[in-house]
Amino acid sequence: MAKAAKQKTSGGPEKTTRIQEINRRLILDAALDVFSTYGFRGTTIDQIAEKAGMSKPNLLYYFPRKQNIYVTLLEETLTEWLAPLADIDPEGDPIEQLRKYITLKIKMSESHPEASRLFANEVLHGAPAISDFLAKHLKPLVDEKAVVIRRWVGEGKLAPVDPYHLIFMIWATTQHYADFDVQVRAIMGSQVGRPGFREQTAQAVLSIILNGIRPRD
Amino acid sequence: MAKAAKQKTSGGPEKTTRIQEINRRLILDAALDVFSTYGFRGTTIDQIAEKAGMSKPNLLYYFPRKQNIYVTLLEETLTEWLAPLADIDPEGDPIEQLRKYITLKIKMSESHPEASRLFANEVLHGAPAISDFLAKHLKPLVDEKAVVIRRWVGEGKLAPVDPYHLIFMIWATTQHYADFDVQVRAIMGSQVGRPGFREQTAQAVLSIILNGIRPRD
DNA sequence: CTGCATTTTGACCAACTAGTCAAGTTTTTG
DNA sequence: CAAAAACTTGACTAGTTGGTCAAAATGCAG
Repeated sequence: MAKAAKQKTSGGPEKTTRIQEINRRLILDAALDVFSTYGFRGTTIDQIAEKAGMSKPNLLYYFPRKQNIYVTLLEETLTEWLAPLADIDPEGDPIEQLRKYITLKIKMSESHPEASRLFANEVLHGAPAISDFLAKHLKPLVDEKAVVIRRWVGEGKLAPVDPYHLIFMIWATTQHYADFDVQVRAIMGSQVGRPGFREQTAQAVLSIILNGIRPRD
Repeated sequence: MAKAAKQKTSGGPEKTTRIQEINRRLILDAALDVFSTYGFRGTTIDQIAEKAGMSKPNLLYYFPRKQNIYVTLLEETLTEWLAPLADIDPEGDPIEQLRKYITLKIKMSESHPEASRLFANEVLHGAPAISDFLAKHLKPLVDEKAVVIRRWVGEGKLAPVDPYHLIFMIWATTQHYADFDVQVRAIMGSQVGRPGFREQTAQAVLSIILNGIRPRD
């Protein structure tokens, strides 16, 4: 849906010029910042344009509608966000695979909190722009991994646990540190900024979840 | 800060009339619905007024600013939301107390998802309207309970775990089902509506967290 | 260098929305 | 039952914002 720029030539396969490449990236980067802070309705095109260093009509030359920027950003973000889940190896050691996954998600939460917030905000408001995407890409992937986890449980390598709720729990806990950052800071204060904070977080989360699903005899 | 209505009389202690009581409640109930769905900026006063069954100027007679409704609602909500945490009994059995707390929070997530979303949205956007409230009410309460949990760990009644991260984890997992409802539905489909779903959720969450913090020998 | 396509922008518009106001209606009170 | 207080609202305003447009500036292929 997200076409490049107006094509005044015939309807052939649209090529992207060097300038288009640069400017679209500039716009998307600026928009991520603004959208993730103020939400879709709370963001003005002017804000994005200013942050991207161009005029509003120029921005609209690349993305004719505000909605276009938003959707492009969401799909881009979500794809990247999902990669670690896809990387879970069905043949690996369950605890090890999940440890890797959780660790990676916590890292992402720290390095790209805006992306997490952009997505959280969208889902919070009923995912009007990406419910199709969720159904088409998210659900199949989760279903696939749920089968793997269920097999692990069956083989006695994990305590009996519902795969879906386990995945939700991992998402919830890891993204919490990005999405609710302000609340975490309000409570833990200066600790949050300190060097080892991410490791401490990872340690706590891993300890509870992994012990929670380790097979018991 | 949220004064009742314009007082045309002298500056005495303002009394609330019967009509004021009714209409303020009507407005707040309507506003919770709309704000939680569309966010602060995404909500118009007209929307709230229509849902509350009154004209816009009349609504503004009770809450002179849109912001007033929003803040009142947030503080009301957060207070109620925090009660179960305050109820954790320092002298009770740790696992039992936490089981009760988690169960209650999952119930609240199901019965008042709008309240959860309203709050989540506010925090997500940096809590501009309630950061004071967080510092003044949330932090002290959490600090207080953290001491209790730390003592429980010291007494060997819980596995070594950071109290703050444990509390965050409980919040994250329980509120996830309200805040990310759309995503949960996109993945689990019709299961979500089914009768026993809340119990199944509670069971999964409790199983992982409680086993995760049960003392190991 | 020339001419066409692409890119850029100032000026503008229509729709929307928070909040005002003055004039009316209803409720309360003495 | 009157008069005052409380309540209600249609009509309006000022500010904002998504998007248009025509014309100017720039880039680029031959």
